[in-house]
Amino acid sequence: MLIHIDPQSADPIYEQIVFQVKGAVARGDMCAGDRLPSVRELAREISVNPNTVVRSYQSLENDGVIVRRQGAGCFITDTTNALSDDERDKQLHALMERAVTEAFHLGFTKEAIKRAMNQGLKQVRFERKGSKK
Amino acid sequence: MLIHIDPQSADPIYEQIVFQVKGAVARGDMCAGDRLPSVRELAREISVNPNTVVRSYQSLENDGVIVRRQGAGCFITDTTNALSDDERDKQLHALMERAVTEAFHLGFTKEAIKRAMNQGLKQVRFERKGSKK
Amino acid sequence: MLIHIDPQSADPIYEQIVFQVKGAVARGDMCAGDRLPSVRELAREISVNPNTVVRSYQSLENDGVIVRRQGAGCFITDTTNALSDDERDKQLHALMERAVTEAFHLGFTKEAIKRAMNQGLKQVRFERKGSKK
Amino acid sequence: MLIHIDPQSADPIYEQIVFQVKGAVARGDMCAGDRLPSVRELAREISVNPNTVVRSYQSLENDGVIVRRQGAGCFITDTTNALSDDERDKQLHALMERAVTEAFHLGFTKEAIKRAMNQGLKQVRFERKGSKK
DNA sequence: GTGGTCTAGACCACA
DNA sequence: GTGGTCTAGACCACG
Repeated sequence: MLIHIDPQSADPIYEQIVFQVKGAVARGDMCAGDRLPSVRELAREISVNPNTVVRSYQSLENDGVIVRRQGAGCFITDTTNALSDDERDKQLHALMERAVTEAFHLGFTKEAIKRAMNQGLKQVRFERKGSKK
Repeated sequence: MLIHIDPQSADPIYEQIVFQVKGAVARGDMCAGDRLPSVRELAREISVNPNTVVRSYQSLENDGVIVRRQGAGCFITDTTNALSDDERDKQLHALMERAVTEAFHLGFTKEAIKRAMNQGLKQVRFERKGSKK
Repeated sequence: MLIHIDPQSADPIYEQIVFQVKGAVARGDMCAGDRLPSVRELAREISVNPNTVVRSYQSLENDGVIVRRQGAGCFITDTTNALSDDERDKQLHALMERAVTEAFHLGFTKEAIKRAMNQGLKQVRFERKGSKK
Repeated sequence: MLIHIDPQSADPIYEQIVFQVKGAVARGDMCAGDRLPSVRELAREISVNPNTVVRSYQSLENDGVIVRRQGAGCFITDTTNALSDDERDKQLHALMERAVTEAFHLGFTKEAIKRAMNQGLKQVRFERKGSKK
Protein backbone atom coordinates (compact mmCIF):
# COMPACT_ATOMS: atom_id res chain seq x y z
CA MET A 1 0.00 0.00 0.00
CA LEU A 2 1.10 3.49 -0.82
CA ILE A 3 -0.58 5.57 1.81
CA HIS A 4 1.10 8.75 2.82
CA ILE A 5 0.14 10.77 5.87
CA ASP A 6 0.97 14.45 6.08
CA PRO A 7 1.59 15.30 9.74
CA GLN A 8 1.56 19.01 8.79
CA SER A 9 -2.03 18.74 7.64
CA ALA A 10 -4.88 20.00 9.76
CA ASP A 11 -7.02 17.18 8.39
CA PRO A 12 -7.47 14.40 10.90
CA ILE A 13 -5.32 11.36 10.20
CA TYR A 14 -8.26 9.00 9.86
CA GLU A 15 -9.73 11.18 7.12
CA GLN A 16 -6.43 11.27 5.29
CA ILE A 17 -6.40 7.47 5.27
CA VAL A 18 -10.00 7.30 4.10
CA PHE A 19 -9.38 9.70 1.26
CA GLN A 20 -6.20 8.00 0.13
CA VAL A 21 -7.94 4.66 -0.07
CA LYS A 22 -10.84 6.21 -1.98
CA GLY A 23 -8.36 7.90 -4.29
CA ALA A 24 -6.47 4.66 -4.91
CA VAL A 25 -9.70 2.93 -5.83
CA ALA A 26 -10.82 5.80 -8.06
CA ARG A 27 -7.49 5.83 -9.90
CA GLY A 28 -7.67 2.08 -10.34
CA ASP A 29 -4.66 1.45 -8.13
CA MET A 30 -6.90 -0.82 -6.10
CA CYS A 31 -9.70 -2.97 -7.48
CA ALA A 32 -12.71 -4.86 -6.24
CA GLY A 33 -11.58 -7.89 -4.29
CA ASP A 34 -8.19 -6.43 -3.37
CA ARG A 35 -7.33 -6.83 0.27
CA LEU A 36 -6.35 -3.87 2.40
CA PRO A 37 -3.44 -4.25 4.79
CA SER A 38 -4.48 -5.40 8.23
CA VAL A 39 -5.14 -2.76 10.83
CA ARG A 40 -1.93 -3.48 12.72
CA GLU A 41 0.13 -3.71 9.57
CA LEU A 42 -1.02 -0.35 8.23
CA ALA A 43 -0.76 1.25 11.64
CA ARG A 44 2.87 0.20 11.89
CA GLU A 45 3.60 1.20 8.31
CA ILE A 46 2.38 4.76 8.67
CA SER A 47 3.19 5.08 12.37
CA VAL A 48 -0.22 5.85 13.70
CA ASN A 49 -2.33 4.44 16.48
CA PRO A 50 -4.17 1.24 15.44
CA ASN A 51 -7.40 2.73 16.76
CA THR A 52 -7.06 5.46 14.16
CA VAL A 53 -6.84 2.90 11.37
CA VAL A 54 -9.87 1.07 12.77
CA ARG A 55 -11.75 4.36 12.64
CA SER A 56 -10.77 4.80 8.95
CA TYR A 57 -11.83 1.29 7.97
CA GLN A 58 -15.16 1.76 9.75
CA SER A 59 -15.73 4.93 7.78
CA LEU A 60 -14.82 3.22 4.51
CA GLU A 61 -17.17 0.35 5.29
CA ASN A 62 -19.87 2.87 6.06
CA ASP A 63 -19.39 4.45 2.64
CA GLY A 64 -19.60 1.04 0.98
CA VAL A 65 -16.03 1.19 -0.29
CA ILE A 66 -14.82 -1.87 1.61
CA VAL A 67 -16.24 -4.85 3.48
CA ARG A 68 -14.71 -6.21 6.66
CA ARG A 69 -14.83 -9.97 6.91
CA GLN A 70 -14.13 -11.44 10.32
CA GLY A 71 -10.79 -13.15 10.41
CA ALA A 72 -10.09 -12.59 6.72
CA GLY A 73 -9.46 -8.86 6.51
CA CYS A 74 -10.88 -5.90 4.61
CA PHE A 75 -11.63 -6.00 0.89
CA ILE A 76 -12.55 -3.46 -1.75
CA THR A 77 -16.19 -3.93 -2.82
CA ASP A 78 -17.61 -3.75 -6.31
CA THR A 79 -21.08 -2.88 -5.13
CA THR A 80 -22.51 0.26 -6.53
CA ASN A 81 -23.58 2.65 -3.85
CA ALA A 82 -26.60 1.62 -1.80
CA LEU A 83 -28.19 5.04 -1.56
CA SER A 84 -31.39 5.97 -3.36
CA ASP A 85 -31.06 7.83 -6.65
CA ASP A 86 -32.54 10.91 -5.09
CA GLU A 87 -30.07 10.90 -2.28
CA ARG A 88 -27.12 10.31 -4.61
CA ASP A 89 -28.20 13.15 -6.90
CA LYS A 90 -28.57 15.45 -3.95
CA GLN A 91 -25.09 14.60 -2.74
CA LEU A 92 -23.55 15.01 -6.19
CA HIS A 93 -25.17 18.37 -6.55
CA ALA A 94 -23.95 19.47 -3.14
CA LEU A 95 -20.40 18.29 -3.91
CA MET A 96 -20.24 20.26 -7.13
CA GLU A 97 -21.87 23.35 -5.72
CA ARG A 98 -19.37 23.37 -2.90
CA ALA A 99 -16.36 22.81 -5.16
CA VAL A 100 -17.40 25.51 -7.61
CA THR A 101 -18.20 28.01 -4.87
CA GLU A 102 -14.85 27.53 -3.17
CA ALA A 103 -13.01 27.73 -6.48
CA PHE A 104 -14.82 30.97 -7.27
CA HIS A 105 -13.72 32.45 -3.97
CA LEU A 106 -10.15 31.42 -4.72
CA GLY A 107 -10.46 33.78 -7.65
CA PHE A 108 -10.59 31.35 -10.54
CA THR A 109 -12.45 31.86 -13.81
CA LYS A 110 -15.04 29.48 -15.19
CA GLU A 111 -12.54 28.19 -17.72
CA ALA A 112 -9.81 27.53 -15.17
CA ILE A 113 -12.26 25.59 -13.02
CA LYS A 114 -13.41 23.52 -15.97
CA ARG A 115 -9.82 22.77 -16.89
CA ALA A 116 -8.99 21.66 -13.35
CA MET A 117 -12.09 19.50 -13.22
CA ASN A 118 -11.23 17.78 -16.49
CA GLN A 119 -7.75 17.16 -15.23
CA GLY A 120 -9.22 15.62 -12.11
CA LEU A 121 -11.55 13.45 -14.18
CA LYS A 122 -8.68 12.19 -16.30
CA GLN A 123 -7.05 10.58 -13.31
CA VAL A 124 -10.05 8.40 -12.52
CA ARG A 125 -10.60 4.93 -14.03
CA PHE A 126 -14.29 5.01 -14.81
CA GLU A 127 -14.34 1.46 -16.20
CA ARG A 128 -15.24 0.58 -12.63
CA LYS A 129 -13.61 -1.22 -9.87
CA GLY A 130 -13.78 -4.84 -10.95
CA SER A 131 -12.51 -4.36 -14.48
CA LYS A 132 -8.79 -4.52 -13.89
CA LYS A 133 -6.74 -7.70 -14.15
CA MET B 1 -30.86 37.47 4.22
CA LEU B 2 -32.12 34.02 3.63
CA ILE B 3 -29.86 31.74 5.61
CA HIS B 4 -31.08 28.33 6.55
CA ILE B 5 -29.45 26.20 9.21
CA ASP B 6 -29.88 22.47 9.57
CA PRO B 7 -29.23 21.68 13.23
CA GLN B 8 -29.13 17.96 12.34
CA SER B 9 -26.28 18.37 9.87
CA ALA B 10 -22.86 16.94 10.62
CA ASP B 11 -21.39 20.24 9.42
CA PRO B 12 -20.92 22.68 12.27
CA ILE B 13 -23.38 25.55 12.34
CA TYR B 14 -20.72 28.17 11.78
CA GLU B 15 -19.56 26.43 8.60
CA GLN B 16 -23.08 26.25 7.30
CA ILE B 17 -23.34 30.00 7.71
CA VAL B 18 -19.96 30.53 6.05
CA PHE B 19 -20.92 28.42 3.05
CA GLN B 20 -24.29 30.05 2.62
CA VAL B 21 -22.73 33.49 2.57
CA LYS B 22 -20.06 32.34 0.11
CA GLY B 23 -22.79 30.84 -2.04
CA ALA B 24 -24.81 34.04 -1.99
CA VAL B 25 -21.76 36.02 -3.10
CA ALA B 26 -20.89 33.48 -5.80
CA ARG B 27 -24.43 33.56 -7.18
CA GLY B 28 -24.38 37.33 -7.18
CA ASP B 29 -27.14 37.57 -4.57
CA MET B 30 -24.73 39.69 -2.55
CA CYS B 31 -22.23 42.14 -4.02
CA ALA B 32 -19.16 44.04 -2.91
CA GLY B 33 -20.18 46.67 -0.41
CA ASP B 34 -23.36 44.93 0.67
CA ARG B 35 -23.83 44.70 4.40
CA LEU B 36 -24.42 41.41 6.14
CA PRO B 37 -27.03 41.19 8.87
CA SER B 38 -25.61 42.21 12.22
CA VAL B 39 -24.29 39.48 14.47
CA ARG B 40 -27.13 39.78 16.92
CA GLU B 41 -29.74 40.09 14.20
CA LEU B 42 -28.65 36.96 12.36
CA ALA B 43 -28.24 35.09 15.63
CA ARG B 44 -31.82 35.86 16.55
CA GLU B 45 -33.09 35.09 13.06
CA ILE B 46 -31.61 31.60 12.90
CA SER B 47 -31.81 30.95 16.64
CA VAL B 48 -28.16 30.39 17.41
CA ASN B 49 -25.84 31.97 19.89
CA PRO B 50 -24.32 35.30 18.76
CA ASN B 51 -20.84 33.87 19.38
CA THR B 52 -21.51 31.25 16.72
CA VAL B 53 -22.28 33.96 14.20
CA VAL B 54 -19.12 35.81 15.26
CA ARG B 55 -17.16 32.64 14.53
CA SER B 56 -18.66 32.49 11.03
CA TYR B 57 -17.91 36.12 10.30
CA GLN B 58 -14.33 35.68 11.53
CA SER B 59 -13.88 32.80 9.14
CA LEU B 60 -15.34 34.79 6.25
CA GLU B 61 -13.00 37.67 7.03
CA ASN B 62 -10.03 35.29 7.05
CA ASP B 63 -11.03 34.09 3.61
CA GLY B 64 -11.19 37.68 2.40
CA VAL B 65 -14.90 37.48 1.66
CA ILE B 66 -15.97 40.18 4.12
CA VAL B 67 -14.53 42.89 6.34
CA ARG B 68 -15.78 43.45 9.84
CA ARG B 69 -15.76 47.07 10.91
CA GLN B 70 -16.32 47.82 14.56
CA GLY B 71 -19.36 49.95 15.10
CA ALA B 72 -20.32 49.80 11.45
CA GLY B 73 -21.06 46.21 10.53
CA CYS B 74 -19.78 43.52 8.18
CA PHE B 75 -19.44 44.11 4.45
CA ILE B 76 -18.73 42.05 1.35
CA THR B 77 -15.29 42.93 -0.03
CA ASP B 78 -14.25 43.28 -3.63
CA THR B 79 -10.68 42.22 -3.02
CA THR B 80 -9.30 39.39 -5.04
CA ASN B 81 -7.75 36.57 -3.10
CA ALA B 82 -4.38 37.42 -1.51
CA LEU B 83 -2.84 33.95 -1.74
CA SER B 84 0.09 33.17 -3.99
CA ASP B 85 -0.63 31.58 -7.36
CA ASP B 86 1.04 28.37 -6.25
CA GLU B 87 -1.13 28.10 -3.19
CA ARG B 88 -4.30 28.85 -5.12
CA ASP B 89 -3.47 26.24 -7.77
CA LYS B 90 -2.74 23.69 -5.09
CA GLN B 91 -6.06 24.35 -3.39
CA LEU B 92 -8.00 24.26 -6.66
CA HIS B 93 -6.43 20.94 -7.58
CA ALA B 94 -7.23 19.49 -4.16
CA LEU B 95 -10.83 20.71 -4.38
CA MET B 96 -11.38 19.08 -7.74
CA GLU B 97 -9.61 15.85 -6.89
CA ARG B 98 -11.72 15.52 -3.81
CA ALA B 99 -14.98 16.33 -5.57
CA VAL B 100 -14.31 13.91 -8.42
CA THR B 101 -13.22 11.12 -6.09
CA GLU B 102 -16.30 11.45 -3.92
CA ALA B 103 -18.56 11.60 -6.97
CA PHE B 104 -16.93 8.45 -8.35
CA HIS B 105 -17.60 6.62 -5.11
CA LEU B 106 -21.22 7.72 -5.26
CA GLY B 107 -21.31 5.67 -8.45
CA PHE B 108 -21.55 8.41 -11.06
CA THR B 109 -20.13 8.25 -14.57
CA LYS B 110 -17.73 10.75 -16.01
CA GLU B 111 -20.52 12.29 -18.05
CA ALA B 112 -22.87 12.65 -15.10
CA ILE B 113 -20.16 14.38 -13.10
CA LYS B 114 -19.40 16.78 -15.93
CA ARG B 115 -23.06 17.57 -16.30
CA ALA B 116 -23.40 18.30 -12.58
CA MET B 117 -20.30 20.45 -12.64
CA ASN B 118 -21.56 22.50 -15.57
CA GLN B 119 -24.86 22.96 -13.80
CA GLY B 120 -22.97 24.19 -10.76
CA LEU B 121 -20.94 26.57 -12.86
CA LYS B 122 -24.03 28.02 -14.44
CA GLN B 123 -25.26 29.28 -11.08
CA VAL B 124 -22.19 31.38 -10.43
CA ARG B 125 -21.90 35.00 -11.53
CA PHE B 126 -18.34 35.05 -12.82
CA GLU B 127 -18.56 38.71 -13.74
CA ARG B 128 -17.34 39.12 -10.16
CA LYS B 129 -18.65 40.60 -7.03
CA GLY B 130 -18.86 44.29 -7.84
CA SER B 131 -20.65 43.92 -11.13
CA LYS B 132 -24.29 43.83 -10.02
CA LYS B 133 -25.74 47.30 -9.79
CA MET C 1 6.91 27.73 27.57
CA LEU C 2 7.52 31.10 29.10
CA ILE C 3 4.60 33.25 28.17
CA HIS C 4 3.90 36.32 30.20
CA ILE C 5 0.59 38.16 30.10
CA ASP C 6 0.06 41.73 31.19
CA PRO C 7 -3.60 41.98 32.16
CA GLN C 8 -3.23 45.77 32.33
CA SER C 9 -2.12 46.08 28.74
CA ALA C 10 -4.33 47.71 26.15
CA ASP C 11 -3.51 44.83 23.83
CA PRO C 12 -6.02 42.02 24.13
CA ILE C 13 -4.78 38.93 25.94
CA TYR C 14 -5.10 36.73 22.90
CA GLU C 15 -2.87 39.08 20.87
CA GLN C 16 -0.25 39.07 23.59
CA ILE C 17 -0.14 35.30 23.38
CA VAL C 18 0.05 35.40 19.59
CA PHE C 19 2.92 37.84 19.62
CA GLN C 20 4.87 35.97 22.24
CA VAL C 21 4.64 32.76 20.26
CA LYS C 22 5.65 34.57 17.06
CA GLY C 23 8.56 36.10 18.93
CA ALA C 24 9.68 32.73 20.27
CA VAL C 25 9.64 31.28 16.76
CA ALA C 26 11.47 34.29 15.31
CA ARG C 27 14.16 34.08 17.96
CA GLY C 28 14.55 30.38 17.31
CA ASP C 29 13.33 29.44 20.78
CA MET C 30 10.75 27.28 19.07
CA CYS C 31 11.29 25.37 15.84
CA ALA C 32 9.22 23.65 13.20
CA GLY C 33 7.64 20.54 14.68
CA ASP C 34 7.77 21.75 18.26
CA ARG C 35 4.56 21.35 20.18
CA LEU C 36 2.88 24.24 21.92
CA PRO C 37 1.47 23.75 25.40
CA SER C 38 -2.06 22.37 25.25
CA VAL C 39 -4.91 24.82 25.37
CA ARG C 40 -5.93 23.83 28.88
CA GLU C 41 -2.37 23.70 30.12
CA LEU C 42 -1.46 27.19 28.90
CA ALA C 43 -4.79 28.53 30.09
CA ARG C 44 -4.08 27.26 33.57
CA GLU C 45 -0.48 28.44 33.48
CA ILE C 46 -1.30 32.05 32.63
CA SER C 47 -4.67 32.07 34.39
CA VAL C 48 -6.92 32.88 31.49
CA ASN C 49 -9.95 31.16 30.11
CA PRO C 50 -9.23 28.24 27.75
CA ASN C 51 -11.35 29.91 25.08
CA THR C 52 -8.96 32.84 25.07
CA VAL C 53 -6.06 30.49 24.33
CA VAL C 54 -8.12 28.85 21.60
CA ARG C 55 -8.60 32.28 20.04
CA SER C 56 -4.83 32.82 20.03
CA TYR C 57 -4.09 29.46 18.50
CA GLN C 58 -6.72 30.07 15.82
CA SER C 59 -5.02 33.32 14.93
CA LEU C 60 -1.61 31.67 14.81
CA GLU C 61 -2.98 28.97 12.55
CA ASN C 62 -4.46 31.60 10.23
CA ASP C 63 -1.06 33.24 9.98
CA GLY C 64 0.45 29.89 9.08
CA VAL C 65 2.64 29.80 12.19
CA ILE C 66 1.13 26.65 13.69
CA VAL C 67 -1.20 23.78 12.81
CA ARG C 68 -3.80 22.54 15.26
CA ARG C 69 -4.43 18.83 15.09
CA GLN C 70 -7.43 17.46 16.89
CA GLY C 71 -6.45 14.98 19.52
CA ALA C 72 -2.75 15.59 18.99
CA GLY C 73 -1.97 19.19 19.87
CA CYS C 74 -0.64 22.33 18.21
CA PHE C 75 2.66 22.38 16.33
CA ILE C 76 4.96 24.96 14.79
CA THR C 77 4.88 24.69 11.00
CA ASP C 78 7.74 25.03 8.57
CA THR C 79 5.60 26.32 5.74
CA THR C 80 6.61 29.56 4.15
CA ASN C 81 3.92 32.18 3.98
CA ALA C 82 1.20 31.42 1.43
CA LEU C 83 0.42 35.04 0.51
CA SER C 84 1.16 36.47 -2.91
CA ASP C 85 4.34 38.49 -3.33
CA ASP C 86 2.33 41.64 -3.90
CA GLU C 87 0.41 41.19 -0.70
CA ARG C 88 3.54 40.43 1.29
CA ASP C 89 5.32 43.50 -0.08
CA LYS C 90 2.33 45.65 0.70
CA GLN C 91 2.25 44.40 4.28
CA LEU C 92 5.98 44.82 4.76
CA HIS C 93 5.81 48.36 3.50
CA ALA C 94 2.90 49.17 5.78
CA LEU C 95 4.72 47.66 8.77
CA MET C 96 7.81 49.74 8.21
CA GLU C 97 5.97 52.94 7.43
CA ARG C 98 4.00 52.56 10.61
CA ALA C 99 7.03 51.73 12.75
CA VAL C 100 9.07 54.62 11.41
CA THR C 101 6.23 57.09 11.76
CA GLU C 102 5.56 56.12 15.35
CA ALA C 103 9.28 56.23 16.17
CA PHE C 104 9.54 59.69 14.65
CA HIS C 105 6.69 60.92 16.81
CA LEU C 106 8.41 59.48 19.86
CA GLY C 107 11.12 62.01 19.00
CA PHE C 108 13.88 59.73 17.77
CA THR C 109 16.46 60.57 15.13
CA LYS C 110 17.04 58.58 11.99
CA GLU C 111 20.19 57.11 13.48
CA ALA C 112 18.54 56.06 16.72
CA ILE C 113 15.77 54.32 14.78
CA LYS C 114 18.28 52.50 12.60
CA ARG C 115 20.18 51.39 15.63
CA ALA C 116 17.05 50.05 17.32
CA MET C 117 16.04 48.25 14.14
CA ASN C 118 19.44 46.59 13.81
CA GLN C 119 19.23 45.53 17.41
CA GLY C 120 15.82 44.04 16.72
CA LEU C 121 17.15 42.23 13.67
CA LYS C 122 20.02 40.72 15.63
CA GLN C 123 17.62 38.83 17.87
CA VAL C 124 15.97 36.96 15.00
CA ARG C 125 17.23 33.61 13.72
CA PHE C 126 16.93 34.14 9.98
CA GLU C 127 18.21 30.66 9.23
CA ARG C 128 14.54 29.80 9.45
CA LYS C 129 12.41 27.72 11.66
CA GLY C 130 13.56 24.22 10.93
CA SER C 131 17.26 24.84 11.26
CA LYS C 132 17.79 24.31 14.98
CA LYS C 133 18.65 20.74 15.89
CA MET D 1 -5.93 68.45 3.86
CA LEU D 2 -5.25 65.23 2.04
CA ILE D 3 -6.71 62.60 4.28
CA HIS D 4 -7.97 59.48 2.66
CA ILE D 5 -10.14 56.92 4.41
CA ASP D 6 -10.30 53.36 3.17
CA PRO D 7 -13.77 52.01 3.90
CA GLN D 8 -12.50 48.50 2.99
CA SER D 9 -10.02 48.58 5.83
CA ALA D 10 -10.65 46.73 9.06
CA ASP D 11 -8.78 49.49 10.91
CA PRO D 12 -11.16 51.78 12.74
CA ILE D 13 -11.74 55.09 10.99
CA TYR D 14 -10.47 57.16 13.88
CA GLU D 15 -7.14 55.30 13.77
CA GLN D 16 -6.83 55.83 10.06
CA ILE D 17 -7.24 59.57 10.62
CA VAL D 18 -4.70 59.57 13.45
CA PHE D 19 -2.15 57.72 11.38
CA GLN D 20 -2.62 59.89 8.33
CA VAL D 21 -2.05 63.04 10.35
CA LYS D 22 1.02 61.51 11.97
CA GLY D 23 2.27 60.47 8.56
CA ALA D 24 1.72 63.94 7.10
CA VAL D 25 3.71 65.48 9.94
CA ALA D 26 6.48 62.88 9.62
CA ARG D 27 6.77 63.49 5.89
CA GLY D 28 6.86 67.20 6.47
CA ASP D 29 3.57 67.79 4.70
CA MET D 30 2.38 69.46 7.89
CA CYS D 31 4.59 71.52 10.19
CA ALA D 32 4.50 72.86 13.71
CA GLY D 33 1.99 75.65 13.92
CA ASP D 34 -0.10 74.44 10.98
CA ARG D 35 -3.79 74.33 11.71
CA LEU D 36 -5.83 71.18 11.20
CA PRO D 37 -9.23 71.46 9.57
CA SER D 38 -12.04 71.95 12.06
CA VAL D 39 -13.85 68.88 13.27
CA ARG D 40 -16.95 69.60 11.23
CA GLU D 41 -14.98 70.53 8.15
CA LEU D 42 -12.94 67.34 8.12
CA ALA D 43 -15.98 65.25 9.00
CA ARG D 44 -17.81 66.61 5.99
CA GLU D 45 -14.79 66.28 3.73
CA ILE D 46 -14.24 62.60 4.42
CA SER D 47 -17.88 61.79 5.12
CA VAL D 48 -17.59 60.47 8.62
CA ASN D 49 -19.38 61.19 11.84
CA PRO D 50 -18.01 64.31 13.57
CA ASN D 51 -17.72 62.32 16.79
CA THR D 52 -15.22 60.08 15.04
CA VAL D 53 -13.06 63.08 14.13
CA VAL D 54 -13.27 64.34 17.70
CA ARG D 55 -12.03 60.95 18.85
CA SER D 56 -9.07 61.17 16.45
CA TYR D 57 -8.11 64.68 17.56
CA GLN D 58 -8.28 63.60 21.19
CA SER D 59 -5.94 60.75 20.46
CA LEU D 60 -3.53 63.03 18.59
CA GLU D 61 -3.57 65.50 21.47
CA ASN D 62 -2.90 62.64 23.83
CA ASP D 63 0.16 61.67 21.80
CA GLY D 64 1.41 65.26 21.87
CA VAL D 65 1.09 65.67 18.11
CA ILE D 66 -1.44 68.50 18.26
CA VAL D 67 -2.87 70.97 20.73
CA ARG D 68 -6.49 71.98 20.81
CA ARG D 69 -7.07 75.63 21.62
CA GLN D 70 -10.61 76.61 22.52
CA GLY D 71 -12.23 78.60 19.75
CA ALA D 72 -9.11 78.71 17.62
CA GLY D 73 -8.78 75.14 16.40
CA CYS D 74 -6.19 72.39 16.48
CA PHE D 75 -2.51 72.99 15.71
CA ILE D 76 0.53 70.82 15.11
CA THR D 77 2.92 71.08 18.06
CA ASP D 78 6.67 71.33 17.95
CA THR D 79 7.10 69.88 21.40
CA THR D 80 9.25 66.86 21.63
CA ASN D 81 7.52 63.98 23.32
CA ALA D 82 6.81 64.39 27.02
CA LEU D 83 7.62 60.83 28.03
CA SER D 84 10.66 59.87 30.07
CA ASP D 85 13.69 58.61 28.20
CA ASP D 86 13.23 55.19 29.68
CA GLU D 87 9.67 54.99 28.54
CA ARG D 88 10.52 56.24 25.06
CA ASP D 89 13.32 53.72 24.69
CA LYS D 90 11.06 50.96 25.83
CA GLN D 91 8.42 51.93 23.28
CA LEU D 92 10.97 52.24 20.48
CA HIS D 93 12.32 48.82 21.26
CA ALA D 94 8.84 47.34 21.33
CA LEU D 95 7.98 48.99 18.01
CA MET D 96 11.01 47.57 16.28
CA GLU D 97 10.73 44.14 17.82
CA ARG D 98 7.15 43.93 16.68
CA ALA D 99 7.91 45.16 13.15
CA VAL D 100 10.83 42.77 12.71
CA THR D 101 8.94 39.80 14.11
CA GLU D 102 5.97 40.35 11.84
CA ALA D 103 8.24 40.86 8.83
CA PHE D 104 10.04 37.62 9.64
CA HIS D 105 6.75 35.75 9.71
CA LEU D 106 5.85 37.26 6.34
CA GLY D 107 8.89 35.36 5.12
CA PHE D 108 11.31 38.21 4.46
CA THR D 109 15.07 38.04 4.79
CA LYS D 110 17.14 40.33 6.96
CA GLU D 111 18.28 42.25 3.89
CA ALA D 112 14.79 42.76 2.54
CA ILE D 113 13.63 44.07 5.89
CA LYS D 114 16.56 46.49 6.10
CA ARG D 115 15.82 47.73 2.62
CA ALA D 116 12.17 48.32 3.43
CA MET D 117 13.11 50.10 6.63
CA ASN D 118 15.52 52.42 4.83
CA GLN D 119 12.88 53.18 2.28
CA GLY D 120 10.49 54.05 5.07
CA LEU D 121 13.11 56.27 6.70
CA LYS D 122 13.73 58.14 3.47
CA GLN D 123 10.17 59.40 3.43
CA VAL D 124 10.47 61.11 6.78
CA ARG D 125 11.69 64.69 7.24
CA PHE D 126 13.94 64.36 10.25
CA GLU D 127 14.86 68.03 10.31
CA ARG D 128 11.89 68.26 12.65
CA LYS D 129 8.54 69.77 12.57
CA GLY D 130 9.19 73.45 12.83
CA SER D 131 11.89 73.65 10.20
CA LYS D 132 9.80 74.01 7.05
CA LYS D 133 8.81 77.39 5.65
C1' DG E 1 -5.42 13.09 27.04
C1' DT E 2 -5.92 16.47 22.83
C1' DG E 3 -8.57 20.14 20.07
C1' DG E 4 -13.58 21.72 18.16
C1' DT E 5 -18.05 23.48 18.76
C1' DC E 6 -21.69 25.70 21.09
C1' DT E 7 -24.24 28.20 24.68
C1' DA E 8 -24.91 31.98 28.13
C1' DG E 9 -23.96 36.20 29.51
C1' DA E 10 -20.73 40.00 30.82
C1' DC E 11 -18.33 44.42 29.58
C1' DC E 12 -15.72 47.38 26.37
C1' DA E 13 -14.69 50.07 21.94
C1' DC E 14 -16.30 52.25 17.68
C1' DA E 15 -19.60 55.14 14.64
C1' DG F 1 -26.73 50.67 17.48
C1' DT F 2 -22.39 47.95 15.72
C1' DG F 3 -18.43 44.52 16.43
C1' DG F 4 -14.46 42.77 19.97
C1' DT F 5 -13.00 40.48 23.98
C1' DC F 6 -13.44 37.54 27.84
C1' DT F 7 -15.36 34.23 31.15
C1' DA F 8 -17.76 29.88 32.52
C1' DG F 9 -19.06 25.65 31.52
C1' DA F 10 -21.15 22.01 28.49
C1' DC F 11 -20.53 18.16 25.15
C1' DC F 12 -18.37 16.05 21.03
C1' DA F 13 -14.48 14.25 17.92
C1' DC F 14 -9.73 12.60 17.42
C1' DG F 15 -5.48 9.75 18.79
